[in-house]
Amino acid sequence: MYAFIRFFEDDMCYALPVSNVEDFRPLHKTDFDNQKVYLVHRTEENGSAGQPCEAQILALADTVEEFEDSITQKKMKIPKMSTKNSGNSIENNFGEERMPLRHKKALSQDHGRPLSNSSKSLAAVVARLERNAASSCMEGEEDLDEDRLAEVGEDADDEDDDMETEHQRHHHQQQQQHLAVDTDCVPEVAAAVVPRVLYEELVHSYRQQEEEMRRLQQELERTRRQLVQQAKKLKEYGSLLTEVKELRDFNRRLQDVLLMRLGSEPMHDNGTQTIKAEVVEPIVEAQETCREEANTSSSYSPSPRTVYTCNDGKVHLGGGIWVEEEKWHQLQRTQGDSKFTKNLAVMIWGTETLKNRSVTGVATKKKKDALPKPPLSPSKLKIVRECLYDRVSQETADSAEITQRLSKVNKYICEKIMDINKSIKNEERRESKLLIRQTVKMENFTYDGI
DNA sequence: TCACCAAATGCCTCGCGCTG
DNA sequence: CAGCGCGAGGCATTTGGTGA
Repeated sequence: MYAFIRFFEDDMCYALPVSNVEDFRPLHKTDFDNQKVYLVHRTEENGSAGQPCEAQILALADTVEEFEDSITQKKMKIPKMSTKNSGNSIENNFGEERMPLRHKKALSQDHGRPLSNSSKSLAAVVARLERNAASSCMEGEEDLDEDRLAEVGEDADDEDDDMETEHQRHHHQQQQQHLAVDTDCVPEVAAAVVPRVLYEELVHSYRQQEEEMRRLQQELERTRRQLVQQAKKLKEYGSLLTEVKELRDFNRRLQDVLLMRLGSEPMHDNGTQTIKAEVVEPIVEAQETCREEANTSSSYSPSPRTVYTCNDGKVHLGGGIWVEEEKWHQLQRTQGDSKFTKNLAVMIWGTETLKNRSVTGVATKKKKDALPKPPLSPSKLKIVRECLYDRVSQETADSAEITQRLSKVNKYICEKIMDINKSIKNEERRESKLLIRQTVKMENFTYDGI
């Protein structure tokens, strides 16, 4: 007769001959107390040699195969042991019920011989594995039921995500480790040894892990997108900062210009002192210098003006506007505010831009339903005014005259725009006239030919 | 061809007087 | 005193003409 025994010391289950149990002579299969603590020898080696261990008898049978039948038919129930009997709090779990399958395999190979170390370690591995699997939600007396196994996963799903993730990760890691040990112990029988229930559970866990992986990947992707957006915002913020800095600079300069017009001292140091220095510069001398420079174009170098930065053959007028140095020098030599303003406008915007723009963006009142043309950039207009101011202030210190001359900037630019459009219209007229002439010639030729 | 000027048009702002 | 109407002046735009 064989007894299905669970050892308290390591919570391992074995199918052993009843002769291994001390003072135990059962008459029939129910002749045992599952709440009683028996002393059982783990092996038959050397008879009953070795120290007996405290154990619980779960079942009796004539053959080991009967244990397997009991388990597969879900007949065997494993009672919960009270601490008073064993001194340890022992909870039953699936592992205990599945043990016979392992032992059955091992025993069937050895046919009743003492369990080998490898099969023992295999059993230990599976026991640990299944304890982990069941510990999350299983307690007390439970039948071995595959439906219940499925509930393990479902119950776990109901739990908090983080807890679930952590638990599953831990669980899976342990399972993987145990599997590795399992394979190392009995490499040739590893595949055959893994029970179907365990296999399904592992598959289930694997799928859960895959699900978790997908979730983490999605989260990673989301985080990456957020990072990209943050980077974009940072970039925009940087450009805005630059713009604000420029605007501040413009504002300072404008304030100083206005204050100078009112006859006050400029408040700011940067750039404005230069403007003031230019104001007091002798006009005749400046003109003579220009003339001299024009005559000796090869060695032409304009008097340095700190308000305009020269770099790489270009002159910075402010506000990020750069013009070619040579053109700028030519512009300095032009006579009259009107020409100066118009040429400067062409340098800054170009004729292509100017022909489709108006100074302020106001539609003409002469034509009804006239569509307004887009205005010129106010900041660039301001630069034009400042350039003209620099020029005018070299010629006169009379603030009234300066104001009066500066007030014509819009008018000059407007005129330039009209002149450009006039030229385009004239060109179109000439082309159409030419076309008409050619057509007439062709017609005459045709008639003459006929 | 281009710079410059004059005239015309229509909208907007401001000042002034009137009224309740 | 607030609200309203009216006229003057300014401004932007367009067109047409003139002269270098």
